[in-house]
Amino acid sequence: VRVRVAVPVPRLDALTYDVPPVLGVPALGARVRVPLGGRTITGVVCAHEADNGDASDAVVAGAAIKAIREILDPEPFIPAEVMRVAEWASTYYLSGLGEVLAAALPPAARSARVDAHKTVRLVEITEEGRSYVERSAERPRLSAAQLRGLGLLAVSDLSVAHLAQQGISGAVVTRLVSKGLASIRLQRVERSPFRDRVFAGVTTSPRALTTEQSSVLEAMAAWTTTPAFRVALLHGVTGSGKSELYLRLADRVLAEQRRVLVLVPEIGLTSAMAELFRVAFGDRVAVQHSGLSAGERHDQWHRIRDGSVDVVIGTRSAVFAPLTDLGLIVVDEEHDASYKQDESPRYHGRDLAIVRGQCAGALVVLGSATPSLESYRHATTGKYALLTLQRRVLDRPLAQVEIVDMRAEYAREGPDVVLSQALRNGLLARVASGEQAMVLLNRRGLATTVVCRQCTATIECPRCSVSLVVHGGRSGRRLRCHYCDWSVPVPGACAACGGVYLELTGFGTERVEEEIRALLPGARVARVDRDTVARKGALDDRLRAFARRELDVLVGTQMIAKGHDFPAVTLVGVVSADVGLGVADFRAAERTFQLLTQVAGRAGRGDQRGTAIVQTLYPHHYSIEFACQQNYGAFVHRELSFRRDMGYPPFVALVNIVIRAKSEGLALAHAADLGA
DNA sequence: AGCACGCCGACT
DNA sequence: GTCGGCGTGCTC
Repeated sequence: VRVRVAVPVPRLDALTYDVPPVLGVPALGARVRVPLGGRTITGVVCAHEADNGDASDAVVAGAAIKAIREILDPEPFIPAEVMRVAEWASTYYLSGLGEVLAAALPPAARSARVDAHKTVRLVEITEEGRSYVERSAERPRLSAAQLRGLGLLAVSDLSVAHLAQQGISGAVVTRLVSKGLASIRLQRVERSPFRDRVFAGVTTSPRALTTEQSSVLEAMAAWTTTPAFRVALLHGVTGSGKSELYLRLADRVLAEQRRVLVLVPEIGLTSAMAELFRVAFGDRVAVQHSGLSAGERHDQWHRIRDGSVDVVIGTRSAVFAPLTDLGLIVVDEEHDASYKQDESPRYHGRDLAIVRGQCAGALVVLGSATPSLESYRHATTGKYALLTLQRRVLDRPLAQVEIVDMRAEYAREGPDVVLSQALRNGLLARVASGEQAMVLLNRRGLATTVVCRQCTATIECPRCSVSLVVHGGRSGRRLRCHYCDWSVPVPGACAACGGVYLELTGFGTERVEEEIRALLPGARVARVDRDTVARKGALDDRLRAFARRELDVLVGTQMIAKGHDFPAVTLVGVVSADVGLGVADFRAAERTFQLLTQVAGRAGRGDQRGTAIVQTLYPHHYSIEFACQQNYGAFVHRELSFRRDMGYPPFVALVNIVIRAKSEGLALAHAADLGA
């Protein structure tokens, strides 16, 4: 038998291997150990090849076909459905199948064989073999060892290892198999205990659904009663209770004996979502994301695969979770850019969720307060169903939003002002009355650039050609590249002209934190950005402390904008709403709109109405204006016409081609070749 | 990605 | 005269 094996090697297609009969036939989706070059690696069987000579010769030109060393799984390790999704991703995103599978598998499963379950090769006698034993006249063609082996097998099935102990070598077994007298079956040593599928129901519902929620729930539930593929875009304003709907819908799906997959954009959001589902469904909920240790992930994977899990919650890689009988896939915050993996395999979690839903015949629910233009367009052209939640739970009002024109602020207070008068007053008032505030600035550091006053040169990263950002720190101020993380102490003089007057311009979160501490002495202020939460768990610690009201003001980048409900927050300040509008990306306006809508939604989730103060240099930019009005419809209308005029998605598909080479000239040459 | 083969500097 | 630098290229 010959099989095609996907190996975790970039740019390598599936390879062809022989399977020695003594190993049995590996299932599609089973992991196998195969020789490659000088080493032995773990691959996944992705196809069986017909054994008739001509067909297979075409596949392997020249190379000698080697044999599989070992079969690690008696049954498919990767379910057939996941294999199909991986194959689709491999074709669509132009990466090797093995590479996609490597990204899909729990880390422990791809490196060595740190596997909880061991396999035995069980040899059993075939009917033909039994007739040989019974009708002794036809025996002469077998050797003494073969006869003895067949005799043993006639009594009971035996493992290859056991036969070896009895003096029947692997070679003898191979002969028996090739003569059709015996066959080999793979069996897991530790049988998973029989588990009947008890599907727990949602426990006491905390609050009745609104009529709007109910009708949306019933519409979606109707699509899950029979297995059928469908995509629904759930557009619900912030605070409209989307999570509650996911939960109830999941309950319906589980009642139909089908399973549920929930994707969230970031690791930090899995625990909150998982908690919600655990309360309802207990330990039949598993999480999958790259933040788990290899062991945890491995265990969860096996729990999912053997059917003891009904709900999986995780980040984009969880789209490959080995669930069977999927009835529902939820993609929460479907617009979020974190769903796109920006290293190979460059897949989009949301798009693969749809492919998976198609393979599984499941309902795919894309949820967002600010749907991506791609999804929205599909919903309005009828490709997806569109469901809308316009009202917030308990009819809580949306935050009152105040736009501060920073040009006027600079004119009045000078060019160094970071916090506008309105924001300063707001912060003072909240802290005085014991309420909480969040301040967002999507830029890290103390100052964004260093400029020489004498020659106006700026200091750039020697490798990346981007401005270095000033950061504070115990050992003094340093310049750091936000691209490659390279850093140097702030120099005393300009490298270009020797001038000693170096000016720090622009500001980031560190500076905002300083300003707030100065404004509110005695207030408990914490900063959350990539610099302060580098340590594992630091983000969670801070968010938790803030939720417990052990902090008054939280300053941070967009990390603080996502997820998490802080009912005591009544003020959200956005320091430079236009950061991000300046970047050369056709999605810049969309991203700005999404971020602002999201932060405005953070204010006033409790009983008190919230206020958002948005500082900007472009108070009339449509993404800022419409976000402040929480007017998604108007934004989309405007943005779609821009996209149409410019020939951008969702009206066209774009492919980003990156050419990398040792030298600029070489890269240019390659680019020219490609263009021709 | 590994790992080998392969052609030019600092050591016994 | 060898050990070893990592530059190119292949892996069923």
